[in-house]
Amino acid sequence: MALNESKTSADRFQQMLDKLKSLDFRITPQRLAVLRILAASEDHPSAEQIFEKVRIEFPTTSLATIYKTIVLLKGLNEVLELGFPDGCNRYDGNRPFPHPHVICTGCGKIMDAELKSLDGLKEEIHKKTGFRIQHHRLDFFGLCQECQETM
Amino acid sequence: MALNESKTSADRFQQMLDKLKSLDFRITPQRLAVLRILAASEDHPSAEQIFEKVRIEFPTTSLATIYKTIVLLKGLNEVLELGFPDGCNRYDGNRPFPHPHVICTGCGKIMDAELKSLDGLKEEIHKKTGFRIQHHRLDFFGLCQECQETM
DNA sequence: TCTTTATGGATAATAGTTATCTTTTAGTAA
DNA sequence: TTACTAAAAGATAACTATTATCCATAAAGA
Ligand SMILES: [Mn+2]
Ligand SMILES: [Mn+2]
Ligand SMILES: [Zn+2]
Ligand SMILES: [Zn+2]
Repeated sequence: MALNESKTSADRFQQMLDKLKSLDFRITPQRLAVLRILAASEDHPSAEQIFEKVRIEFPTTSLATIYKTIVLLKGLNEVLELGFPDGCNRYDGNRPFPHPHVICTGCGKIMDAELKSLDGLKEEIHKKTGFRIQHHRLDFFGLCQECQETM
Repeated sequence: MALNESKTSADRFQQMLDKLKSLDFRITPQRLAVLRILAASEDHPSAEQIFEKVRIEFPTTSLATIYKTIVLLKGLNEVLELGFPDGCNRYDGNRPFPHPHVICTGCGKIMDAELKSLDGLKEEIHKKTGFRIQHHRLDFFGLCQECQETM
């Protein structure tokens, strides 16, 4: 399989679990639940949304546990955080590396986007600015097809 | 002058002032100070940094006034807000339209970057997703040349 | 100068996230 | 299986950039 290609939910779950085990982090039911949700989600859920799903299975779970698990996975590069200044941050557990997103300003939907012509930009930036680029963030804001019809 | 080309500080100041006057907003000393600072700055200052500069001239100025002026200018598309989830937002009064930035993860410096190959991306995204794109945000994170030498 | 009302100044409120502290439990070895 | 211990969970306080509120002030026009 090519690098950065999308994997199945089960693949990603196992990948994250293996990473935790290999680094001797404890495997708790709460962590497993967060891992399952992140691996399965396609819609870039918020911490609150993850929290609500975990609570269905484990009603005593604390929101702090969700945040602590997210911080842990971020540090292991197993989840991509899409931070927003207003409103809440969103998370991508399927593709935990920088990639373009399209964000609907109507309904808040966030989708992945492929862009072939993005590859050369890092090098172009390095040559012009001298920066050693570590990562990037590319968001397109607009109206999704559903919101175009209703607005 | 070509569209989106950089203007002198005086040009931008006058442009913002004309916009406020044409819409019958009141011209106050505090607003003039914020306009001057935004028009002259090349370093994407934070609200706090603008506040400190305004206070040199008008020591009784409130931070709320800075924020209210920024909100006003944002609504008139006369300043570009670079929102960050952690830490404070930064503002560009010289180029109040979306454009790429390089951000130093060492010292926090934010610089403008030119990218010719960015032009076609919006159309490519529209064709693939059906979104009607309104604006975008492109950030490259890395180490500036100074920070590369000291880290 | 007078009047009107937008704006300034001071401060309270907001909200997502993080820190703190106590209790519980996962992992391990006897 | 049981006991031990460090790590993680749960509850809640703290944090902080920004926004809202409210009254005082002053810009703009007559
Ligand atoms: Mn994504
Ligand atoms: Mn800029
Ligand atoms: Zn939508
Ligand atoms: Zn730097």
